[in-house]
Amino acid sequence: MFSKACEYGIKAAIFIAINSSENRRVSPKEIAEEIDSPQAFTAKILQALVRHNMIKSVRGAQGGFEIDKDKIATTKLSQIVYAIDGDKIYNGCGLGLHTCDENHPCPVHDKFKVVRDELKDMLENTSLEQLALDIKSGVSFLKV
Amino acid sequence: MFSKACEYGIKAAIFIAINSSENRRVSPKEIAEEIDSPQAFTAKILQALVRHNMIKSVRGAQGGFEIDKDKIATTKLSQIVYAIDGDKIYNGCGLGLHTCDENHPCPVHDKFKVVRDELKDMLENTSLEQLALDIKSGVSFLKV
DNA sequence: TATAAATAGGATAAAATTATCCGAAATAAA
DNA sequence: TTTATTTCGGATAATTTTATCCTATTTATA
Repeated sequence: MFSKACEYGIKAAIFIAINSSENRRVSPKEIAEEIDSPQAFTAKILQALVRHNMIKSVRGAQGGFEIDKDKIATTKLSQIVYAIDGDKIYNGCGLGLHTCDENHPCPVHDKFKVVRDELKDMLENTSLEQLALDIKSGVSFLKV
Repeated sequence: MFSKACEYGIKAAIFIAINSSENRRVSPKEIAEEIDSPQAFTAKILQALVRHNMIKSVRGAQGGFEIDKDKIATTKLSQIVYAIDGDKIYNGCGLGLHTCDENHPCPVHDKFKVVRDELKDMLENTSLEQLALDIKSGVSFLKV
């Protein structure tokens, strides 16, 4: 469904959110350990999130990644997915047609649309904050 | 969402169904043209569908691919997807955790489950016949 | 100011997916 | 029985995705 890059990006963002809510910056090393991902690859994805203004990075000693506290509540999964995978998850045709819309639908256009709209809805209505809270309270997990 | 292989497989199966309903066998060449896919790659995917008993192939002169008429109605998209992509679309964790279930859920487990169940439902309840009829009547399209 | 600690980013490698090519095997028809 | 046709299947290649490595740059602090 999502690319590996996207999976790592989402989990990393949640972990950063958890730590920023407690005023702690985290390094790619720590992040990769906590979300069980390849460190250098994860660092690259973090760079993309920084470029898209989802998170902030601070270089140099005592540096690391953090996220503004107000952004923890307002940032939605959809934004992270978009920053990493682009909009293909929304806009691509389920069967790969170049043009696929109401006027020229692929065989599964209508049925597919229902599922995708639900996915879109889910991503647009799920904030980092919600996900971070569940991890903090031990309800959900970032690895294993 | 689906792999290219799966997209080609679904479209090829629909095209074969259309033609088999009119007692015509079709070649990989014809199929690839009609669904706008790479021919040799498509042929490989067709082989997989043959091995999984979704379609039949007849070698030699006047040979080609066909599908039993009764199978056109009973074959569901889910079977084609499973034959090509396996069950990862159903069973994989949305964030790539090795273990992700009610007892040890990833951060999006519940929300993701809703979407995936809907996808599963859609695939399990859509037959080749329905899709082929829409193509025949010009309501939907296999390429462009 | 020098040093150590961090992220940034380019180059490269590995793995998976997508795609092509070609000879072998099977089959219908001449 | 020979020939032409057609799928099968292995080898290989191209592309994309995933992953690693190394150096440059930035920054806190001693």
